[in-house]
Amino acid sequence: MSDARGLFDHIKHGDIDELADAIGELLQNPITIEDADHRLIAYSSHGDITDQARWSTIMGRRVPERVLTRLWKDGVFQQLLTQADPVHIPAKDEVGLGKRVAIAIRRGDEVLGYIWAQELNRPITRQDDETLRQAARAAVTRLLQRQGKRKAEEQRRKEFFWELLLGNHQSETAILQKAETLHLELQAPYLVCIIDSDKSQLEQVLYPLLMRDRIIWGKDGNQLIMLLSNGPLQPKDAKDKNGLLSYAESFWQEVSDKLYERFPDQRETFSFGYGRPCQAFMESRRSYQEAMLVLQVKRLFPKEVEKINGYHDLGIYRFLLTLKKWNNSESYQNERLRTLESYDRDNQTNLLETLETFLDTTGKVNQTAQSLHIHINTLSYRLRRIEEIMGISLDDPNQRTAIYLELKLRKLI
Amino acid sequence: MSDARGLFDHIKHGDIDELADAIGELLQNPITIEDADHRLIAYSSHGDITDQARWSTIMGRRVPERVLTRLWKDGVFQQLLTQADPVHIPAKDEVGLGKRVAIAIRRGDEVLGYIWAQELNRPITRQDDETLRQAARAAVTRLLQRQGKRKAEEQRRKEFFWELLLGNHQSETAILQKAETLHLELQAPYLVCIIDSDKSQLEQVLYPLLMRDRIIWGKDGNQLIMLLSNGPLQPKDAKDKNGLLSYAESFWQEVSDKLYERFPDQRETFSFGYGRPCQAFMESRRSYQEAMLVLQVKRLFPKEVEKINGYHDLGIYRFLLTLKKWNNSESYQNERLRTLESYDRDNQTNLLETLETFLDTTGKVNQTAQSLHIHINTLSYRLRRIEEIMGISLDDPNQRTAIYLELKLRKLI
DNA sequence: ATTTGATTTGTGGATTTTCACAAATGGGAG
DNA sequence: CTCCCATTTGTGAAAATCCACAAATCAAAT
Repeated sequence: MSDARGLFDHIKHGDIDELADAIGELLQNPITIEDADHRLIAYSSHGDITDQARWSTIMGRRVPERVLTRLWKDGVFQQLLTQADPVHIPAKDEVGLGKRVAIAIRRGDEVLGYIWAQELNRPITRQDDETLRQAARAAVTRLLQRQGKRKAEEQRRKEFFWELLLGNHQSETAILQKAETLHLELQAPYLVCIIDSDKSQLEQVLYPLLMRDRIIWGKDGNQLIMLLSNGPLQPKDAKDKNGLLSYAESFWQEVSDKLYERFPDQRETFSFGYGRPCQAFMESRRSYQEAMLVLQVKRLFPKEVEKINGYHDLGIYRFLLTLKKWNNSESYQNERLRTLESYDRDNQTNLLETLETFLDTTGKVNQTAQSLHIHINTLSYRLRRIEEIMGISLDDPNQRTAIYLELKLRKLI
Repeated sequence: MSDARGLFDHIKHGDIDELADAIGELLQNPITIEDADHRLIAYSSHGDITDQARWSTIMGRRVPERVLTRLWKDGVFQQLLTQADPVHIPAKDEVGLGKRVAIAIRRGDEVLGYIWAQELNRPITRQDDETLRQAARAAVTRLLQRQGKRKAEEQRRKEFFWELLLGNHQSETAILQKAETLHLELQAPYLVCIIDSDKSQLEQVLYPLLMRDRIIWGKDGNQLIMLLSNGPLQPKDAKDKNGLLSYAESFWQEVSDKLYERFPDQRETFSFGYGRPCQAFMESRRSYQEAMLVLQVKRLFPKEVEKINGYHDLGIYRFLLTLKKWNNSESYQNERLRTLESYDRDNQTNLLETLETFLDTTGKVNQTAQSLHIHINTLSYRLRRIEEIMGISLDDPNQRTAIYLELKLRKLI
């Protein structure tokens, strides 16, 4: 096969689309070239009938998510990433993928992209492997160029993303303009959400999800930060915002499932939080900080906010830290709770725990008694004692609310 | 009576006690000299049997409060303040006051003090009036001297008082030393309380109360500010603090009664607030600011904190202003309450009011229904709707508490 | 050892809450 | 006008709460 040397030399200076056409002609089959992120770069244009997967890829300028997921699951990418030779892939009808052959375009250890050859007109055999190897080699320079441009743009995007989150922007129109030049599609309403974990490189696991339309993301240490959008706002009514909130929840559901699949033993080491929805892009700072607060609260009150991901759902935990700081600055301590606590200490009783349980069930004596494993009359006696010792009435909503808050505040150091 | 001129000239340079003795000898009766604040200055020392009022005055170095109150009520002081002649006062046995004659010591319009002559050994007649007039004249210079000293000290006390409240003090011992030099008896535990009104000169009405032992007071505009103490701390247990709190309440009760007596139609124009008890005198700043906060909250939530005077009793209102500020700085609004509000607007319903009433009764459906004049099932239906529309469960103590707080927060502009 | 006082548990009955279901009301859209 | 839908009121039964009173338990003090 020494005559194969220089097979694609004649298009050395041509467009990468010409390369695709040239390979297609040699193999007599439809060709697709993608970059490392599975974005479409070029495709042969013979108008052949093609399969669903290729069609979607060309139309969406990107390989569909379910196809990617499937190929990862089947280990195809693992092969492509580790070997220099073409990989022959059987048809996967469920995802609309016909039989094909793929090869990674690589320089050294780095994978720059892929060439896909669908087996439509004739089978692709071992004899064609060398053709594909040469094609991959011929694509390298062009992908490198492209990657250079992409990397620069990626860098600028990254900077823009952090400007958005840290709120260094001057005006809304300035943001929109800049986004345009960076080919970023900003869509309102949106919100900022964060996935927090002790794993680095988490984005690799979640790649298919992150690559979705309408997600703009970045990372900071072990945190993945995302701008999530539901699609453009229908000017119907405010329900769209709720839609966005439930979209965030279902997104976390998907992420969570994927993570559980990958790390079956440690679902609890991942944490998710998101801020309130925004209309304008100058608000992203707020939403980001809200998401951060959610994560902070989750670290401080793991049990209490276990099922809460959204800032809007934090309830009292939204401002508990603020309150704590203020109390500290005023060196305030609730005298009554202290009294009750020292009573407990002196008399080996559990009145404080009783009180908290009572308040945690919004005053349902039945539930409280059950949860404490005591007789209901014991509870009623204790509640009477608590009222006596603290000198308050548990029927007073003001005192009751205050006590509830201060009980929770006590858990902060 | 021209020979009476110079009656007391021989003791011109003597002690004021000599003057009292000289008058006593002339009138053959016990004499007492007081300053304008009814503090004892001098008394004749013949060891005569005397009445309860004089005995208490000498022992306490000050006229007892109930005697003062009675004399004000009977118009005796009004006479003394307006006329230069002696006033003959019948016995008032209920307050232990025997029959006596009094004259004001005055320079121009200003009253510097009083001379009291009890009618014990012989009646005091109109013939003695000139003696008393001369005695009063003879006392002027001595009282002026005394007043001069007192005024200077009063000024320094005033400064010290505000240093205490504004917290400019370096150390606890420095405070105690300074208090000592100013003849101020600081006693712990104590607290700072404030009477607020739209009346100026309120201290005149409350003079007897303010002149009590253990009250150190000052004024700022229409506010009377007081350091209140229960007496020295018995090192028994923490109950002393509660004692101080209830002392503050009973003090307000007395003040309130007195004010109601004087201004029967406008009890509501007076307001009272006090901070938490202090042990150290460096804490007075805190207690003062707490008292101020109570008054501020009372202006903002007149109904809600109507019966609350103590900072420790404020409940959620203790930090509601802080929260409001924080919410504003975060430009936060509870989306759910807004949703409910706009539902009310669109459908002419009262769900927001229903919700608030429900929370104001700590979730007692009976009371809520009664207070809203609706059927209990109507209430239960509304509550279900509220949960649907807001997307929360009223059984969740976290959400419930948060909503309660934010409902109250809404009332701040 | 006895007493005292605080705490827990038990019993029973009046009252309140909860829930399901049905009927009446009343306003707005077709 | 009727129909539809949200709201209000009514009825009844099961469950939960509240209250008063009594008995049992237990630890600390005398």
